[in-house]
Amino acid sequence: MRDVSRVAGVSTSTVSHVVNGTRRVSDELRQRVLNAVDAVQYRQDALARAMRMSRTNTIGLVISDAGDHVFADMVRGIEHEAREHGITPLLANTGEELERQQTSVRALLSRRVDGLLLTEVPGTPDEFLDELLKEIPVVLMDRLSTHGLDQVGTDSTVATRLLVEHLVELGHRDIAALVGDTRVPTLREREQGYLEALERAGLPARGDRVLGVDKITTRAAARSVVGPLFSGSERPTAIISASHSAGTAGILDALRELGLTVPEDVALVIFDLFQYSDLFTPKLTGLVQPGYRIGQEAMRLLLSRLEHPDAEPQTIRLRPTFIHGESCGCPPGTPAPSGWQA
Amino acid sequence: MRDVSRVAGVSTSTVSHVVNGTRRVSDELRQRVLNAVDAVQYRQDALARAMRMSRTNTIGLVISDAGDHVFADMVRGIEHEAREHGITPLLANTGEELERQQTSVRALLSRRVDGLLLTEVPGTPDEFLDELLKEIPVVLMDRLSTHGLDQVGTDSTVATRLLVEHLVELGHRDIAALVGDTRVPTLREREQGYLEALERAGLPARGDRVLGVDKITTRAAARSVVGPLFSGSERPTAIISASHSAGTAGILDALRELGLTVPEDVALVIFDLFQYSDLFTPKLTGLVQPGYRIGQEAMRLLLSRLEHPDAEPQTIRLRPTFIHGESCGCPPGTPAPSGWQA
DNA sequence: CTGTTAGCGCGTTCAG
DNA sequence: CTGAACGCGCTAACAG
Repeated sequence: MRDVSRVAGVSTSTVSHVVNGTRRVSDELRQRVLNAVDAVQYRQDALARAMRMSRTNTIGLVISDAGDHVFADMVRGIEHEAREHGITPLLANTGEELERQQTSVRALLSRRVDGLLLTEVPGTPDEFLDELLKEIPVVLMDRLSTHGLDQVGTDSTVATRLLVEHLVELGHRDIAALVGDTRVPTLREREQGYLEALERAGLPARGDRVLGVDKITTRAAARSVVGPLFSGSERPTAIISASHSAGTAGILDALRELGLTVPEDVALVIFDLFQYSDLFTPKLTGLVQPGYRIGQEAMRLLLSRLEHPDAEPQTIRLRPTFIHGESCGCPPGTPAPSGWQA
Repeated sequence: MRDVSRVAGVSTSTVSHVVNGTRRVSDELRQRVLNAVDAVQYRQDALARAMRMSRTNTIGLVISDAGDHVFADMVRGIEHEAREHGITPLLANTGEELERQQTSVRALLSRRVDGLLLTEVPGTPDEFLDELLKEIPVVLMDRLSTHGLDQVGTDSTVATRLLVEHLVELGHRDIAALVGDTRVPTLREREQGYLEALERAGLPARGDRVLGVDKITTRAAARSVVGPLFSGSERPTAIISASHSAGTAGILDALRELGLTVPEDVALVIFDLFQYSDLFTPKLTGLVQPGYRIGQEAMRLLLSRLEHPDAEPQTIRLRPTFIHGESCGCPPGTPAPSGWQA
């Protein structure tokens, strides 16, 4: 910057004002400065600027698993929205570990990010978030809290209910659910949606039909818990995979192992469909989560929070997309059931 | 920091030295300082530190599509390795657009990242990288250059050759290849591997068997180019999907549409297998790319480059993993062919 | 073993 | 409309 000021024969102050357009500068001087900027290949130093402005134009992005397709989509949405506003995301992956979440957040605070986009690790104590909010604006993604704060996620309860009701309409009376780790809010919501659907249909909620109150995070674990349920004589006629894609894989493993075919022997619907699920035989029926839009909206929420620190906190719920395959038992090309228009 | 020094009754210099362990401090003073740090909830300011040290402990991570599963894995590997060294990645997604690459890199330089991990957008002019290297250490990932610089990617040529040779061993004489956008170095290498395999087998290399010298980046595009090739009377008996997962999906679409079954009518092997490809019917045969390790090694390379700026540039080639399904025509459970031991 | 001081590169008063 | 001087929080060099 000093170089620029020397070449242009002005003070650094003028250079600053020209570059940022922050006060009127005579046309002649401005031109001289701009030429000098070009000549010297000058580029603002974001560090010095951040220091002086006490605003870094960075945000912390804390997710639990950058490998999961939903999170990957979220990251894309966030990055896009951030870049349009000159904001750079600093990335931290917790791998679902509390300790890594702790150290990552600490590191990000130390780097003075302007805000935090966070997907909490299951089992995070409430105080963690409370303390955090005192220091810095936070927007929760995917896994939502019951506290009043900015957050955006999938409308899981209703979506799951509609999905199960589709099975009910097809005549199923004994429907199992793989829900996974219910410490994760999203998964708890899905379990609730499942239960609501049964209740509305006047069907009994049998505890042995709900799989995975324990941690089920791997494909093998899902398989080992689904197998026994379907090997008995009185087996469910349908199942909803309400955890994550690994869970779905485990279900398919278990059914294949037992020689049960989908949908003839067991109907299957899936909350978290993965890519190319229409290439399966049979095509899978289920929901695609709005990962990209979750990321986008979360970033927007954070930006407006930065501008209006005292605005009312918002919770945004996004609807997933229904993909009608054949694993539910419907013939190919059947349109989406009612309730999925919006 | 001044607060700490006042509470502890020492100079800021001493505080600094205690916190960083950068020179001997008497036990008593150290204790006083540490207590004060706790009392004041002091946390180092990474910005001021970076300014003074002219080292930010951040790196720029520039990838083309955070949604692709290989890149997502790479990001995981990078983040893990970075965090272990107290380094935070700043994320930029180019979406395969030259302009976004340009502005993203500029922004990262402005933030004074210590180094850059880069996957170049197809069609990037050579000078871009040349200019960049003058300013900052760069490690290329996945898409490698022929210039001598630090880079890590998949050993595509050999891997593709072995894959095609597997088809040859199974008796195929007319093998097609979907290669996609050959401006991408990786894809050009795969094409080369395909051609080498044909040559070694003494088979003719027919131009009409190589699909996608033009840009083929979508599922629909792949399908529309594969269809015609297999609808003629003299159709290939096998095909290798050598572009990306969308290409594979397009191939499957096209074959399905024509009523051709895999592997009876057409054998299929895939360079870039996606998740759960063993749940397909038939199970898909092909390679899983070492995304996580690519990221990890790239980060390591960058770190050692930062320590030894004048060391010899390294190129690291990682072997993909062979997954033996049934889409190649082999019966279930056939072990990997020779050449895949390492 | 410890304290004092200068300056990293900027943006912003304040005085001209 | 312009320029000189200050300080953001920290560390390195030097002085004690």
